[in-house]
Formats: sequence, C-alpha cells, structure tokens
Amino acid sequence: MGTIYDLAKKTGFSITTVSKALNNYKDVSDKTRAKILQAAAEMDYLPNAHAQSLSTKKSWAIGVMFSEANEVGMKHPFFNGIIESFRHATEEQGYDLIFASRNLRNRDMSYLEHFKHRAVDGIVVICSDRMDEQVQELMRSDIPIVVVDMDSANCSVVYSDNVEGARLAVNYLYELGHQKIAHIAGDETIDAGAARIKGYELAMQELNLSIQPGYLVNAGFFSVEEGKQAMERLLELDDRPTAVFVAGDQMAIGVIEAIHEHGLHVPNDISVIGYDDIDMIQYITPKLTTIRQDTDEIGEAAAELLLEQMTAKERLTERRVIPVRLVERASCAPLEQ
Amino acid sequence: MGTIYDLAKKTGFSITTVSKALNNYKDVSDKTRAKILQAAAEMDYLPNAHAQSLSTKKSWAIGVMFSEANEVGMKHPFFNGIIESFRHATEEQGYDLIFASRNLRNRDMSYLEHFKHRAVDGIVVICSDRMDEQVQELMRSDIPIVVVDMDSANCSVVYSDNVEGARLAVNYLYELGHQKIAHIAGDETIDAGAARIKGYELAMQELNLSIQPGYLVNAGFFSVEEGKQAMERLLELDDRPTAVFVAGDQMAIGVIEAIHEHGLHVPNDISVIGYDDIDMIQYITPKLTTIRQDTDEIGEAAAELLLEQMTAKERLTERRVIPVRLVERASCAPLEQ
DNA sequence: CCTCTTCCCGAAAGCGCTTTCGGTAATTTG
DNA sequence: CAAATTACCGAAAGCGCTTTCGGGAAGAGG
Repeated sequence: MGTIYDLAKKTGFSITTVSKALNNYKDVSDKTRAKILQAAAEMDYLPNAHAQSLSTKKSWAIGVMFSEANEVGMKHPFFNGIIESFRHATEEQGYDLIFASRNLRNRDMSYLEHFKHRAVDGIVVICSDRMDEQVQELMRSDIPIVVVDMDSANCSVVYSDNVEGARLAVNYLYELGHQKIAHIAGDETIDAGAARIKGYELAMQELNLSIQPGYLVNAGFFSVEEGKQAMERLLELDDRPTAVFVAGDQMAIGVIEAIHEHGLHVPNDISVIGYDDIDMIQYITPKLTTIRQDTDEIGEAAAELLLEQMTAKERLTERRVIPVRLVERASCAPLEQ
Repeated sequence: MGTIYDLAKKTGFSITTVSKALNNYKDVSDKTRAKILQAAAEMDYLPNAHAQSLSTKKSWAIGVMFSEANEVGMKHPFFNGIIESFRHATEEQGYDLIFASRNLRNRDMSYLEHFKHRAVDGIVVICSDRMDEQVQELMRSDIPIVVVDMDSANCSVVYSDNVEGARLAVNYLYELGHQKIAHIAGDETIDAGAARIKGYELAMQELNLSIQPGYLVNAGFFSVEEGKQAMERLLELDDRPTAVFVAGDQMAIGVIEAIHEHGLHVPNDISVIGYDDIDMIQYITPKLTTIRQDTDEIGEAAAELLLEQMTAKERLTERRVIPVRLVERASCAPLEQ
C-alpha cells in the first residue's frame, strides 16, 4: 500500500505536492499531478483514514445508536427499514456508519463518550425510549444529531404523522359502520404510542363517538405477545368492540391470534387495523389492513437533516413529519347490523 | 474534552507520563497515576481514536460487508439475526462495527480498498454470492476475515449444516408416510442452496426413493414470489408430490399461498416444510414446520473465528458447521392412504 | 561509604496526512 | 526591457497519541 512518503520518493516530489495532487489542489501542474496519480495507481496507494481524520478533524463517519431496550436491536423490521434507507442516503455522500459498542476495552463508557472518542461527524438515534439517559445525553451534546421516531424541541427530528395515522384508521372503521372502536395502544412513554392514542381520542371525538370504559388498553412495547394479552382483555368485556385499531402490526398479529382462539372471525366478527405495514403482514390470514409508515422516506429525511446540520455549523432543530397512508387489505369488514 | 497535552499542562507531568498513566504502564507511581486520572476525569478527557489507531496500527473496528445483490441489505431477518449476535460478541471485546459505503468522496472504490482505507482490524462477510468479485477480492486479501453462510478453502467460514438439515426434512416427511417428496430449491450458485439440494438428493437415495421428473425445481433467490411460482409448476404436474421441502421460509410462504390458491389444503393435501425458522412463520396459517438455523450460534462462531484470527498473526482457515434442528409446527401431516 | 538495582519520569521520534506560507521561476504587462 | 503577476513547488508545523530509550534519584546490598 504505502504512504505519501513512498509516493514522494517514487516520484521525486515532496509530500506536500503529493498530497496536493491527490486532493486536487490547483497549485500543482497537470503534468506532475498526472505523474503522481499514476504512481499512486501503480502502488495501490490508499490514504489512511485515521491520519486524514486526525489532521482534518473530519471522520466521514456517522454514529448510529439503536435502542437496546426491548432487545430488538437491529432485528425489528420497522427500524431496520429506516436504517437501511438512511445508510443508502448517507453512503452517497461518502459517509460510513459505525455501530458503537459501549465498552472501550473493558472500561465501559456512554454512547456519547464513545462517539466523541471515535470523533464521528454526526449521530443518528433510532430508538423510541425518550427516558433513556444515554439518549438525553446525546441530545444535549453539541455533535450534529438527528432523532428518529421521537419528538424533541432541541434537535432535528423526523417521525411519521402518527396523529393523522390514527385518525385515518378510526375514520376508516367508522365509514365501515363501526362505532364501538377500541384502541390497543403502545406505551405512552414512547412518543409514537402517545401520538397514536392522541389521534385515536381526537378522531373519536370528532366523530362524536364516546370511548367506552376499557376500550383504550395499554399493550406496552409493541410485541406480539402483549398485543394478544391486550385483546384478551377486550374480549372479556361485556360490551365488546366491533373493531379495534392496534398501534403496531406485530401487536395486531397477536390480536388476531387471540380473536381466533376465542372462536371468532376476523374481520366478520371483529375488524382489526394495524400500524407500520411490515412485510410479513401480507402473508398472515387475513392479510392485515394497516397504516403504512414510509421507512424509506423517514430514513432519507433523517439523512438529509443530519447532513444539513453537519455542513451548517450551528445547531438546527428542524422537525420533519412524514405522511402515512392507509393500506387496505382484508382484516376489516363493514359492520353488519 | 482536551488532549493529553492539556492533561500534561494541568498536572505538571510530561505527555509521556500522562499517556503511560492512562494506559496502565507499570513505570508510573500510584500517586502520579491517581493525580492524572483524576485530572482526566475532571476535564472529561477522552482519547482520540484516530490518533491512537495511527500510532498503534490497531483500529478496534471490524468492517462488515453485506450482500447488496438481492436488494435485501440489512432487512433480511436471517442475516439480520446473525449480524446482531455477531455484534454482541465482538462488542464485548471492545470492537465497533463499521458498515462501509463504497464511495469515498465521489471516487468509488472496492470494499477491500475501503476497508484498507479505514484500516479495519478484520472483516466479516455476510453475503451468499460467491461469484461476487468484491467478495473474492476480500478473501484473497491479507486482512483477517470470516465468511458466513458460504464455504471456502482459504479463509475461516461458518455456516449451517445444510446437508444434514435437508436430510432431517426429508426423513421427517418420509416418517409421516410421504414418498412423493419434491424440493423447491435455492439457486445452486449459492452455497446454501446447493448444499440443501445435495442433502435432499442424498436423503432420497438413502431412503430408496426416486426423484420423479420435475420434482426438483430451482426457485432462484429465496423470495416469496419465486417460491410461489415454483410451487405452481409443481401443481401442474400430472403426478403431484404429496410433500415439498422448501429451501427457505420466505419461499415456503409463497408455496403455501400457491397451494391455497389452487383450492388445496396445507397440510392435508400437501405437506410443506421450510428452512430458516424466521420469526414470522409462527404467525402464518398453518404455522410452518421448518429446519431451524441458529443465527445466534452462527454469529457467535463468526465472531470467535475472527477474533482468533486477529490475535493469531497468521491466516487461519477454520471451518465451523453449526447444527440445525427440526421445529415441528403445523404444516406437515401424515399421508392418508 | 560506595556500588548496584530498582523506581520514576521525560525527550524525542514516529504514525500518515493537511495546510499555511514563503520562495523561485516563468509569464504577462506597459 | 523592467516591473508586476502568475504558476508551481516545498519546508515546516501541526493533528493527538504511543513507545523506546536513557537518565536521575532513591533504596538495597556489601
């Protein structure tokens, strides 16, 4: 591989000139640039990123923080889709993603510390837990940062229009004739969960529908199992809902399972609508009607906001709300009188 | 944050001593070490990773290469599970993962070049395409490397016992009374696909069953759609199989869909067994019986082999074959005469 | 009391690269 | 043809850290 010193020796120029030739400075003649470039090609020269970063104070690396909370890590299809599109968008600009471990050779440190240690140019947080002290710390720091799927006043954020999504769902069910509409919700400590609850309540109010006791049930952290348990609570009610809006597709899967186990039919007995539009719901029975979050768009927006912030020297706090839409499949049916 | 120079100034020692104190050298007294450590804590000192790497020639970073081939990227649940467990295992040793983009500031370079540029300590390749020139180049290089889900003579590899897995599947179907067993296969250019074909043929032979014409159908690259199409070809046969072993769960989903659309029932009319055991197949109807690949184990083994190789200075070429097991669910039934 | 260890510490070189600044040679201008 | 630009190149400092090596001070041994 070799260094610029080797290149200098080989071509007879100084390392200064070599470096300039490599970096397209204008004060080096075409002839010498050509010589140097050729020599570089011949010896497979590659600049050392660490040396570059050290002297330019730019690392071309973006740190990503995933929530470890629910042990989902990079397995969750929704967050996955986002990070994948985020990666594509930043990669085009020449950035690499680095997933930081939290221990630096035994001594464990915070994410912020680790990212400072690595001297990343920016950070993306993909994690729904606003209570996480680590996330708070990141948001307080002065490193360019963008937060996904969570709101915050003091840094750039991008998330889906959850209120509107919930409204779409409720209105859709209403148009099918349903009035007894329940909501199986995500935990309120998670922004997405809270916003969907808000949208649900708003929509019900707008339609002059009252939310019956027990119709709003907290199902925690979006897992299949929690969804199932929540639905079982609804099924125990004397006055059962005829339709239920579920705050996440995974939960919705559990919901359908619970309904089936009760000997009831989806959608004939109970209509179910989910949230997210993860791939797998096209293959369950019945195919799930849901509110689609555009992970591509979210990832791209996040990349855009972060890049913006890395070039601007000051802290920006733009908020980008990505539209959602309803995807009609087979899990909702008109209410039969 | 500050540098060791600041620390030196603050404590009155030389940067040499500061560095030594920070790195637990034994030739610095407890008293001065304590002073330096405290000063470091007070000013939130963090070592600069680039400077460290530059002088130690160790970056504590592992490059990961994903297949971009089928546009799955990090979305595929199987590879995802692997990378997640790999990450956990390497993180414990203090390594960070870096997902390299392939363009360095406009000029696009190969993965190998990029990894050299970044001076990673090792590489993990999670990608099934052995024909990919980029992968070949990586394997030929002298950077420590481990390859997942693919075989190779000249670097460390880890993959599932695909031959045995196929055998398990076929034997299971045979024990249920099936004799007309078809195989919807992955492409032979992919090692996993080829090995499962081999296992299928071997098992059939061991059972003295003949593979009828048309019973071995190539379904390409493991997608739902391709699985569906392959099954449609089987359904057109005069002498239909009573059971089919499908080389991947996603394909199996398509297979089941095709069968249902033909007005037939799984498993009563046709038994289906998949491969992988991805999460979602527990939620389709019927729940898919499958051969489980242990992604946790695979990821850990990969980490282990890579770490081994990074400490050993020479090239190791260990091969680790991870056992698989059959997970019985509801998509296979005894053959009724 | 002198010599030999042992214990601490620091000077300096080096890792590979960027960038400022100044200087010489070539070119243009009037 | 003299003066003023312009074009091209290199010395040197700096980025933040590690590590070798040598030397002084203190303690141990005779």
